[in-house]
Amino acid sequence: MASIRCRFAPSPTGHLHIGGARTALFNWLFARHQGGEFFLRIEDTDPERSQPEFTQGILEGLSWLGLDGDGELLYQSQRMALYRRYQEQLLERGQAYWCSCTPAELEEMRAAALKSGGKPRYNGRCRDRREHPPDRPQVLRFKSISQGQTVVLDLVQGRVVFENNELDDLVLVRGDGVPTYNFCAVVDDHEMGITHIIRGADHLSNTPRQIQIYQALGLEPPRFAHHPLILGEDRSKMSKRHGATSLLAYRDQGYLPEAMMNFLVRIGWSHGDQEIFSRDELIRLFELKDLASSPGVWNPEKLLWTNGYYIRERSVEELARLALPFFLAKGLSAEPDDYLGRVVADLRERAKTLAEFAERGAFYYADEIGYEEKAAKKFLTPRTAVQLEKVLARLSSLAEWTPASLEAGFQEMLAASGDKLGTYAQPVRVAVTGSTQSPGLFEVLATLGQDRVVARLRRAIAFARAGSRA
RNA sequence: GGCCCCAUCGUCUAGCGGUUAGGACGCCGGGCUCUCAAUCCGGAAGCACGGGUUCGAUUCCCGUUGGGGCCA
Repeated sequence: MASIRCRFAPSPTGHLHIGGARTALFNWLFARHQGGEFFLRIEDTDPERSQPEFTQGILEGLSWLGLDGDGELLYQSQRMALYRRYQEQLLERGQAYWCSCTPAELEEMRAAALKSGGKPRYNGRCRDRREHPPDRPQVLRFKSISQGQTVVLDLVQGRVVFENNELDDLVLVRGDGVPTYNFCAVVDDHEMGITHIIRGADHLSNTPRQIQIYQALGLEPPRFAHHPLILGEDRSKMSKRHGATSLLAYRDQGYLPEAMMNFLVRIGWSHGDQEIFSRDELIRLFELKDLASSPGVWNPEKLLWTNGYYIRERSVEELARLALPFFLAKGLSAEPDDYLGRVVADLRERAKTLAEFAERGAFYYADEIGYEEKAAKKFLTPRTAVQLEKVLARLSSLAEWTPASLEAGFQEMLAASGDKLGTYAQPVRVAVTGSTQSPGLFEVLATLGQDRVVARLRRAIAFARAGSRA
């Protein structure tokens, strides 16, 4: 059996969105699993809507996910001569014809068809026309088969039957000479030797037309697999209305590529009860037969959970490197040093995105922390000022500054007074972080270092006392 | 509107004629605990409806309803 070849063919008319990324992922996984090849093709035949920066963004997104392509990147805009050759071939075989009907005439046709209870479709008027008005632009139409049925044997959807009389003579080449999607795709997929076309179910209705074009050219159509779409929370097709749909927007929000890959693949694909898959595991396990046939809804909470899982899987060093830009973006003066490493270690099992490291960790870098209003009101009071004094006294003289020695210092202090840790922990936490929620107190103190802690305790004590006068 | 696809907890899904309908996210309760997490334990939550086929349907077939896609 010949080697499997598949492709991802985005058009650079917008960012790479998560649905497209998932299509690319399925193709890539299928190719890698089968030991086949995966190609990229940029469908940029529409010069008005295609923009090079979108191509860049798409490639950036694919490479962020780690979906490496084989062979060279193809641009449809550079293959016009090829389409013209096939166009001639269809013309010679009598499978296509020029049509000079005007938009007004087409509209009339539709209206008439509708009025007589028929379908609003092209009526084939130019099929046998010899003389074309010379001043009119002409489009090339496909002479579609009107009898019988076209059957798609889909690897996901099963056997799907289309009545040929439902299909009218579609335009292959527009008036300006630009070939249309269905035509280019067929030519390219054949020229590229594509064996399997894995794409969204939104293309299923195009498939019978494409199959007819293959047949008209005397070509064997490839195998098709139409996977279900991703829906927004309102169960309609994902669009900008549903929040971030751009893959790179998720990267920029601090999602990890391995989390994104794991999450994307689990919409519409499963392997028993398993939820977590490494990249290698996916390559080993991915099969088209395990694709679902029903659409899936985008579930941001599960993505967040998945990301948190993979954050906990990463080393502190990697996380520090990945999170640094997010600290800088918040204007925090983080640097790639040991301090950042300790900060990240403190936050690792709490942060669900890289951005959260900077959000939850801002207090590590603040020159002067702000106190949350409720927290200060409850824990920075004249009463707790007394406790903070005791802590300050104990910690000021602490010789060793590690989580363990800090805890020992506290325990000593508690043993002397008979108090419980709980009575000190929150006031101290608010004093040094500004919040009632933070990583473990001893870790926070150890990371901040003695100088910062002493300074913050002093300031908090002053603040707490001032509160009594207010 | 026409054609096509789809239908198991709120969501992602397992199931491929006989199961106490399983897992995951989220939610609720509890353990751990200096807070928040992480983690562990427990809980609520589902086969859209109606006909068939069958000894037996979540599972197979048909229809209805609902959702989605494509075309216009």
